[in-house]
Amino acid sequence: MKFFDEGVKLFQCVGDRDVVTWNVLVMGFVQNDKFEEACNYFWVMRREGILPDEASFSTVLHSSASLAALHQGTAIHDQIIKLGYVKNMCVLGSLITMYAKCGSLVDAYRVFEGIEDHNVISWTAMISAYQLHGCANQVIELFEHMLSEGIEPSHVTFVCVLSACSHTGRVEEGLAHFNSIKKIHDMNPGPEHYACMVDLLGRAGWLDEAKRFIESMPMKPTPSVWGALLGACRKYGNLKMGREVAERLFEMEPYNPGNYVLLANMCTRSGRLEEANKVRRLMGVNGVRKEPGCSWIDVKNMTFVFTAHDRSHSSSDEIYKMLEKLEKLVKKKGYVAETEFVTNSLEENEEEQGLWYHSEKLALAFGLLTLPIDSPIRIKKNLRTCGHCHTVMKLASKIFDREIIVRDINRFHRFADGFCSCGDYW
DNA sequence: CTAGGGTTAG
Repeated sequence: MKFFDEGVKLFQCVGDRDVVTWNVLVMGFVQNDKFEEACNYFWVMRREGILPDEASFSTVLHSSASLAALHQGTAIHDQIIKLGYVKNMCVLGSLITMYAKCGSLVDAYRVFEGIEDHNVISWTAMISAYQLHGCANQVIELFEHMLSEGIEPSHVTFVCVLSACSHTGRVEEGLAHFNSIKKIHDMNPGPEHYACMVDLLGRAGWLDEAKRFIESMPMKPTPSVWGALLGACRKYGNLKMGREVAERLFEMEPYNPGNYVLLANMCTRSGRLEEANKVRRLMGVNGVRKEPGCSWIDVKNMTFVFTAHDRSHSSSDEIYKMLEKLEKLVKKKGYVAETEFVTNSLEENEEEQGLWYHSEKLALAFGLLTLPIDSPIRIKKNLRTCGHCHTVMKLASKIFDREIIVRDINRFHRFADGFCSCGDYW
């Protein structure tokens, strides 16, 4: 936002700031993805003795949700109860989302079931909460429940329902829901619904049908529509279509590193190392840099950050020893590393050994070393989790009999007893 | 001034 800084300056000039003035400031931070600042200013407002209203709470909960800051979100919830805003639908909707995005599905549901008079947003917030946690069956169940209560779904509801179908391979059902958008609910499907359908068909392996679906769109396909198809090409190793699709994406959004990474990895996987290098060079030419992968873990009220091959931590030696131990145990279980797993790595032909030092594994080792035996290991990551890490997390949950929860950029993975809640679809 | 998302310019 061009005028954001001006707005902040203006705020500083206002002598008599009431709650609305503060809300506008905090919302400005949220709209510019500055969630930490948003939260900080909320607390500054509190210290200045201003009582928050419904709007302040909805906004600050949105920030806590985006930061996955459960501790803070819970503190806000306490204040909401104290100040008596527990009937406001915006606040309740934000609470559901906050708990879901902070990893606590049970708390999200507790808020949801306490609501007397649901609207489409509270239903959708809970449906989306299930979707985020990979509970596709509950998504469909709640959606049907919502319809039976006579609530009209929204565009957003359909995004969740179609994604759930996609993640569980329910092609027919997804198509039926998609058609119902127009036929039954008298709405026009938007590009986001087409993106879901392309994903649905593509994941099921129907690449040509997915492409035809795009061609049938009554509007210009957005990058996420093509992105869904590119993901499918990667999954099925269709380099020919993948190239074409990636070309379009490079034109539409030359600054999105994800597309380059996907194509480069597809090339590597089909043994075309030279072409993979070419894609990496193109990325450099276009001035794009991949965001480095990075993982966080909270131990005793402290946040520890790891990057791949990180040796900066004071107990680095123990961490690496722990990883070696993990590697031995995992291999004893018969796991053979598949280097083509390097989904979001850009390293040139990364060797197997390199995979073992991805940031989330370092965080895992640190968690295993420092957290009490009965507490879940909660890790946050800034990118999509890679296939190697995903497999190792599953095995580690079984080997160490630990619950491991990883929140990647898109969703939660809850690993327990050798399985992941995402059902290996992510 | 506020909530749900795979939105977001012909």
